[in-house]
Amino acid sequence: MSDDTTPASDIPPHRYTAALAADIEQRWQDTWEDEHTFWAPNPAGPLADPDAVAATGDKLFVLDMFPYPSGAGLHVGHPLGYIGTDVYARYQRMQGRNVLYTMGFDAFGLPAEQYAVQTGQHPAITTDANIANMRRQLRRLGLSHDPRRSISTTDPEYYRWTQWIFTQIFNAWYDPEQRRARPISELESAFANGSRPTPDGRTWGDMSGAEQRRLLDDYRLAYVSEAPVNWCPGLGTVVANEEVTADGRSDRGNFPVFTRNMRQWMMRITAYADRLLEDLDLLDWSEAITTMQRNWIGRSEGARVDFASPAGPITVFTTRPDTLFGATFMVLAPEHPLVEALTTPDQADAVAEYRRAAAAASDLDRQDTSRDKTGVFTGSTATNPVNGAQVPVWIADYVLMGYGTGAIMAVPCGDQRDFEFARRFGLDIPAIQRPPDAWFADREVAPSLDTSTWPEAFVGDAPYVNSSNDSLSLNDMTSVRDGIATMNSWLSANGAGEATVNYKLRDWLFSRQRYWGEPFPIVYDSDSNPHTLPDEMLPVTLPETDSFSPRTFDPDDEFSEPESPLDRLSDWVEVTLDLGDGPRTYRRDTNVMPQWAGSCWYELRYLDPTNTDAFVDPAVEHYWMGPRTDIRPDHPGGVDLYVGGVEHAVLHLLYSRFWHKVLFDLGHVSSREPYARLFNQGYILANAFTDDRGIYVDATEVVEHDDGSFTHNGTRVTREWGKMGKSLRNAVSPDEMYDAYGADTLRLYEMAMGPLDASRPWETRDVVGMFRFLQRLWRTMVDEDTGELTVDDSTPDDETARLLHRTIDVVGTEMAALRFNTAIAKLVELVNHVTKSRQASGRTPRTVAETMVLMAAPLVPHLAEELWRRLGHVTSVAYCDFPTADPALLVDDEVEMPVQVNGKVRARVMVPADADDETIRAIVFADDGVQRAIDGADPADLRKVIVVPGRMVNLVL
RNA sequence: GCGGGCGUGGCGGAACUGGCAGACGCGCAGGAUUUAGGUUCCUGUUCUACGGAGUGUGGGUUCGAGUCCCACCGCCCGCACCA
Repeated sequence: MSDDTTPASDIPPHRYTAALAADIEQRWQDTWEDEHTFWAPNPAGPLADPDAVAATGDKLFVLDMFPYPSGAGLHVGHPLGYIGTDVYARYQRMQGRNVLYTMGFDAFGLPAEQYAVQTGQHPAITTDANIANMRRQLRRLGLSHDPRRSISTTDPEYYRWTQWIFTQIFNAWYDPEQRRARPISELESAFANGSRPTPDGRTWGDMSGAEQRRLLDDYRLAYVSEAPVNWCPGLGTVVANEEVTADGRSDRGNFPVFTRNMRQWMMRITAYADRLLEDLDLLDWSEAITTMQRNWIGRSEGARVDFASPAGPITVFTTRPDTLFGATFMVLAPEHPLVEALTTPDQADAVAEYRRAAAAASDLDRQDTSRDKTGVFTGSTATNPVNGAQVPVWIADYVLMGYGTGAIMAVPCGDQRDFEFARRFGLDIPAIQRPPDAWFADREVAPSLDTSTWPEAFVGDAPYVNSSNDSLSLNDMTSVRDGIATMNSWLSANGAGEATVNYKLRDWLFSRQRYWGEPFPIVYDSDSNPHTLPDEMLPVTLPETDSFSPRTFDPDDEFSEPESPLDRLSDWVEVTLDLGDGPRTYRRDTNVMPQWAGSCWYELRYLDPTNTDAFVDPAVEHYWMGPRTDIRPDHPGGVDLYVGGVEHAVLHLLYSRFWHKVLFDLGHVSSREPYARLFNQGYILANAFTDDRGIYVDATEVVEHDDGSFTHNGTRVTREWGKMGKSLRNAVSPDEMYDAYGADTLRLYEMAMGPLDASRPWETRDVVGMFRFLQRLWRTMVDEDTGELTVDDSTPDDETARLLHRTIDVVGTEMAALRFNTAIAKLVELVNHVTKSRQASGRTPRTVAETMVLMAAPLVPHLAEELWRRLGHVTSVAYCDFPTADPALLVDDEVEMPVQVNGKVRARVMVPADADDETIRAIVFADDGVQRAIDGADPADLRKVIVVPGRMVNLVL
């Protein structure tokens, strides 16, 4: 690392050094704060300044993903996206736009609590300290945030509204006819006035109050249910499906997760599955993220079919009801509730043993698709509804309880998994489709309906065979689509099933048995009915306590019971309230919300952070986030640019979209989607080094040798590669960079090292390149010895003027497209040119100097402000117009054209920019170099002459 | 297995709709300043048996391919017995 702390007498006193940078940067940061430079005016509400709004152009809402304030502080990888959004926000302000740009903290949740437990400090204290440290580090970076809008999810003034939104969701139901959420009171009225029948047909008035309550509760978008949930003893809490990794462990802490039935809060996100899926088409998001959301929602069309059995109907979900005639057995998941009733005495031992083995096997083992199919016969049969056939019912672990109904009809000729299972256990495989000859040819088998010759199941369009009963025939139909449609209508006509849509997405488990989260705005009456608290009783503040640690268990103790820290606070739990029928005793809900709750709507609070009457003023929301139908007719509204990592592809982005849609349905926001455009930034990676024990050593202490080997304290270490962070001991803190070079250099380096969406390796030794560039830029207008300004009012020479305007043209385009790396490259070229061209006179034309400062301002705002001030301006550079290129200077009078001979460049000629084909040919053939390259051949003898005006000429011999 | 992305100097990376491959930066080499080191500045820097060759490999389309098409190899990401 460069070391500028050495007091060297030969460094000119006014050189742009780290010390000077620190002075400039901190001065301007103070000025911005004192002068409210980055306050963005609102059209209404507490931050209203309508005149200022009217004075600006288009609005623009630029958002970074909500950070968690880590106790470890920032490393240089964290601010990559923040710098990108800051440069963009600053560029757009210089285009005259009213830019909303701020930063808050997602401070509730497990990591904050775990950190508190480790340090023994109350999470409120550590969280505040962490936020303060992060604010300091971010401020030092010079981000142009509106400080008034910074919020933390842990502020009671913030989570008051998180709780309020919960009450909105609780007091709403989803109307499938209108495809939207509606207040639960409207459902109650509909039941009461008979316009909507109750499920069991009784009139509303005939139901007891408790029954009415329970019925309504069944419709709420937030509801309590006794259902299988993911219990994580190691964390002492339940977690959501989205927080469980593919190998059945917790996303946080990597503890085993067990499926258990428990009473928990759920959010009915499944009601929104179709809209969450459809509206992805309206979003300017990467294909990768929308695909992940589509996969997670996992919509598939098919049918539910009932098979009668001794234990009652077994319902299966199938995407291929057309193959029902080929269903020769059934398979249930080992955990299926009907297994016990279906198992005959002589199969009891085998079934019990299989279920025990399946339960013991890890999810990872069960997901290994390469192993052979296993399973056990229950001893019972079920009735295939299309032909009355008695089909054996098996259990096997290739059927998952968590998908569909946990039971399948097996069609061995048409499904590869069922095919393998049937082969393994010697079950019948009747053909119900006649595969095309080509299918057999590809598999080098003679066409036959005898499936014993088939190497695998057939999937696709082909004529049906053996597929008829008295009232239905699919035989001779040739398309699966027709087959499905015909079968579906037969199924519903005969009461055997119906067409349906299945989703992989399931309702969102919303409660956590932890301390550090938003308390539920819910109390229970003496009959254990939940009641939401009225608005005036919010927030329900998190009670003070020293025992904030959750009760955790042996991570493998599946049968432990969750115990929320709030359960212990009986003074808080028991409460006397008047909820409209006189003071009564209630019990508070002792769960807290998951970390995702606070980040589900924070972007809305940024809009109107101090509003005490509403979570956001509707006019303010409409201004910043309303649909931009001027851009496209079906624009969904939302944040104009949202920048963050891919790790939130399903969790945060799905939950947040869901809440936003509920708020939209209930009329609280005008935007259908929270984030119109999403940009995924890459990560900063760094070398990490392990010793021969495999332990990571401090990367800053590792020495590289000429032969490419690395040592740490003299012993050889191995180079690895990974995300920058504490665990790999390869983190570089921004503070180190501020000390060595200053914030502007750090900003510039991070933007210059590659495209924003690419992950790239951090190289501390490369940072100096951008530092030198800023020194050169400084030197083009400040004398290093005297500090005096070295600009004059001369006119730039033609070459400089043209380069200047070409640079303006490209830099503007690149910044607008978030391609800061190429914008920087162009600026470097310009500064290098100016550095050379001014050496003779020692002066830089003022117009050139000012234009360079304006172009650099979004990237290196402190240095730009300083130079702008020294150039004699008294207002901030932040709201100056970004330079525009003079079109006349973008076209040259003469251009150099390469002349290729057979595709290889052999010569170059200068031609007038507007020369036509004939002129160019004449110039080309008159050129000595060309003559030599074509060996004096007669132009008329050439096979071909291709002239692309302004580009190149190709001569084909 | 399915889906998506990516392979360019010693390194990070440029190259718009097919049209001068290697912009810009690091590193390296030489030079200037300096007692010296460091800093800063200047010049050069894809390889080369100096004919040429060259964007993971092999083929194709084209006057012309890093860019388009086909096959393969390698790496990364997501999903994964989803019925």
